[in-house]
Amino acid sequence: MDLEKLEKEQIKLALEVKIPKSGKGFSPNKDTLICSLDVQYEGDVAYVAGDVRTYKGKSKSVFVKKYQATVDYVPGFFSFREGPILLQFIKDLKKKEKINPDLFIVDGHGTAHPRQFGVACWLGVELDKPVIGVAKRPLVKLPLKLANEKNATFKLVNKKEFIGYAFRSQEGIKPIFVSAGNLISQDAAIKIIKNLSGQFRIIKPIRVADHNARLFSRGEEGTYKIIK
DNA sequence: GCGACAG
DNA sequence: ATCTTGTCGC
Repeated sequence: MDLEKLEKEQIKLALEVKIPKSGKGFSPNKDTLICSLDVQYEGDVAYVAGDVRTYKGKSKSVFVKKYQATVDYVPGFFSFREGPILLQFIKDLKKKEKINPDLFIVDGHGTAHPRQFGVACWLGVELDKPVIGVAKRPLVKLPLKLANEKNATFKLVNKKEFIGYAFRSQEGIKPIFVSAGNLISQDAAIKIIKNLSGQFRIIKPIRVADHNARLFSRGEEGTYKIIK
């Protein structure tokens, strides 16, 4: 694929991203249905898992399905590889399982991206729904003044733009990077991730999705349900 | 030119 | 993401 062409496409799509100001836009309630997604790869075979639960925590089970990736991974252009796979999974979840989540959480960045267009933005534009990106490493390197204590946050600002938060979910543990993808404010996004944060560095729903995608890819038993 | 680079 | 042994902690 031609990177210059992809970059133009990315910049064009980025114009469709809507990040509301603090206090505006999507706000969850206890019954908000959240789908948290993760993918394991075996070469270009993608094993997707989606953890579906309410904001309050009531689990609606974990769904999995296998797809074929058609685009290579290039840093900064991850959305073109994983985005279409996640989109297809979400369409299958709706069509075959009659599940239509209100909010999505993906493994990767939203606006905390050099052109403010991470995979959470791509998916958010395609779905026209709220999406949050949670990444384990920064893509835009910024000076980080983050307290060592649990629940410490630090605003990520790049070229005067507020692009997300670094968040330490456990004392003395490396932070995770939280950024809005679409139709949700940075503050609502970090608040939701804080509330979903449990005993580990990675929030529970993403951890559960990761675990089940791994089990599914290895053909091992799990609590997942395979979408036909 | 060289290294760095979400998953 | 993936390639990989032993080892530490719950």
